[in-house]
Amino acid sequence: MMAGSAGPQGGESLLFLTDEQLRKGIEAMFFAYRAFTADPDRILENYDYGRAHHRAIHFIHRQPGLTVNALLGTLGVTKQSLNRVLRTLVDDGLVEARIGRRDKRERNLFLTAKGEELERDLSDAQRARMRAAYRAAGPVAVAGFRQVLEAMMDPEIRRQYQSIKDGAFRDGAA
Amino acid sequence: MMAGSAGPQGGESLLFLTDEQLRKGIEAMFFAYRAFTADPDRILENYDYGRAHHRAIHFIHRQPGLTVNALLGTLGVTKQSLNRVLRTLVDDGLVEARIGRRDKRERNLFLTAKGEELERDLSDAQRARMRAAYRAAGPVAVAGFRQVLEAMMDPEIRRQYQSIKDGAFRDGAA
DNA sequence: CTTGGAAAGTCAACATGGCTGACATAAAAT
DNA sequence: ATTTTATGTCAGCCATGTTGACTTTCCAAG
Repeated sequence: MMAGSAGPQGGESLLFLTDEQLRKGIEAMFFAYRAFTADPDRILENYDYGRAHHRAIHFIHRQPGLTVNALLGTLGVTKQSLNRVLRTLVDDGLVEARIGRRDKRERNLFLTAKGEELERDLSDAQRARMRAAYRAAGPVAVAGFRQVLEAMMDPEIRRQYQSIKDGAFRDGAA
Repeated sequence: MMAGSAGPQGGESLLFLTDEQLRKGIEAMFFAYRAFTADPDRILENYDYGRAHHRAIHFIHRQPGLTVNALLGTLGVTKQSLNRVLRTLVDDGLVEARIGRRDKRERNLFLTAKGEELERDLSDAQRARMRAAYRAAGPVAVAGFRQVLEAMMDPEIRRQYQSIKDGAFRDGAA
């Protein structure tokens, strides 16, 4: 109903906006995401950890010193949910929760050596798959891949996503 | 370690294979997938259904008449898991399970009018987001998006993915 | 025709990881 | 001194995944 109008991109075909194309995109997301999580899941089976632990470890690695609240926002879960995960990671010595210097209520999260090791294991597997896919598809496709995924995100999340490792990390790790 | 060698693509930069690029891809998958499921999840809250019901409904809509076994393979869950979901959908009159004509042990699954209605609700929301992302990124990006996602899939799954709505659906719906 | 195996359904038990609600403590902010 | 914020915790609920065991129905091969 919208796709029928004369597109803003001149004479360009809008066939890529047909319902069939959209549905194939939806299915591609489903199947690819499953593959995407399969490798780390296999590794985690050997530990007593699950996907939730992986996600926490990933973002603590990416933003050493981030606060519990920040991680909460990134992961989009409740503090009770995160706490269950975080507690086991701290107890097992994979994560260190240092009391904040500027604000003593905050905890700045860091991976220990042991935590970094598991992180490497998990991300090696995940990056291997991603690298193979990137290599097979080529740089132009990869750029498109990233563009579409970013366009799918909610604006606020997109900002968060873009600020990781680009933006400043004030405080905490300092 | 691999990316350092002279690439097969001539003088092309391999910067898109750096760990940083791969990690951004991993994060993009995570955030985009969350957005991708958010809209249907919101709709499903009003019903007594969850994401698992949505997935079943989606694939039954896409391949009317597919068997329980086939759906099992597509979804990648156990029959006990699927059965719990399927039972409620049949009981609630969203899905019809017809005894197979050729093989009476099989059940061919179809959406009822009521089932099609919910499917439309859910996929309208999901396609709206996908359409917006596609439109924003443009056809070239969309092609790349699909290429990378397909390259990420396990080969067997990729074949399954590609055969949906392309390949013949012998039996069942006939 | 009998028998073996496949397709489906079901019951029970369990794990993970979401959620809400209620409450406690420490420290910052007003 | 009081309120608000950041964190942690307990308890319970729900959805959805798992394994294992067992039944019924039916096709197919001996």
